[in-house]
Amino acid sequence: MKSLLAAKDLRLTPQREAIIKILLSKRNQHLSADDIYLLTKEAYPEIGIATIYRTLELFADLGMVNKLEFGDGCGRYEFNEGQEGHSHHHLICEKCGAIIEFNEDLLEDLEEIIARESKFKITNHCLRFYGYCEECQAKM
Amino acid sequence: MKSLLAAKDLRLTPQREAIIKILLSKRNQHLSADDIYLLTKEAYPEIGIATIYRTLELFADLGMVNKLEFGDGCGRYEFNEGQEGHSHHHLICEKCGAIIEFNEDLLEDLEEIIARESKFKITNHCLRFYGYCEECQAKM
DNA sequence: TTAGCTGCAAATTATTTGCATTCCG
DNA sequence: CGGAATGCAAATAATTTGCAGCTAA
Repeated sequence: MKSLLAAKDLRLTPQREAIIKILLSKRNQHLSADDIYLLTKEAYPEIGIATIYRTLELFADLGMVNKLEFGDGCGRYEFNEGQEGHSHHHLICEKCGAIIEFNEDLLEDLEEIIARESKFKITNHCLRFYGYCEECQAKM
Repeated sequence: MKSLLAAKDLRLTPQREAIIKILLSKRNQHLSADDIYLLTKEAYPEIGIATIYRTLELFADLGMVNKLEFGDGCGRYEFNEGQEGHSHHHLICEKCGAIIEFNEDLLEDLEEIIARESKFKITNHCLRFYGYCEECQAKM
């Protein structure tokens, strides 16, 4: 990732490193900017929230990070695994808010059909299922 | 929809009617709360933005309206067509921001697999493809 | 009549921006 | 050294809330 930055005359500052570490240590989670701010503060107390936002935007542009929105009023970020790796997908419980990931990638065919019909050049997709998780079903 | 409201002791006020009309007249668009506010104001100038938000949330709870987020910093709303009607999906151009709908519903099988494996009770889903529309491809 | 609604203004929350200062390469 | 990057505080923007007055059923 250092090379990703260097390629555009960007710098690897301690703040950026700290943020990367947090993101790496919380893989498979969906952190809000504020979550990341608080966590990063532990290792680097002087950091400001603006730096968090600026850094996350930068990382997202570089493809190192994915920004997600689950409709809870704030953006959520995660480290972007596998470069080309088609994004994993999410199961969201509408009762307790649990977010579970899964990795089936059965969308290729559908993607091809859509691309052909719409003449879109598709670069990515986002698939989510909403419903009730096992536990919440039990409680109902 | 009057009955939907009545069933919960809710009222069909002129404000709510005005908002429904706007939503109906702008099917297949994805209006922000502010868009809806400005449009509704034309027919009902005294309306306040808070009423717009409260009404949209209510309608979404009742299933009359879908709230969407496209990552542009604000929620977007659309009239919910076909009750059971599995939501249509979106193609989003990352260059010009165009949002195109399509209605293939080839997700049933996938949904079933996911439901079985995860023990989730799936009630809805959201599928989006990101990429470049025909026009933007031409310009590149 | 009376609970549900409304408009307004003030309060929140998430995110962005301006700027003087600091620091990586 | 010089442009990038940072922290801070102030500015935006979207959405929510409190409340006193209004109104649909």
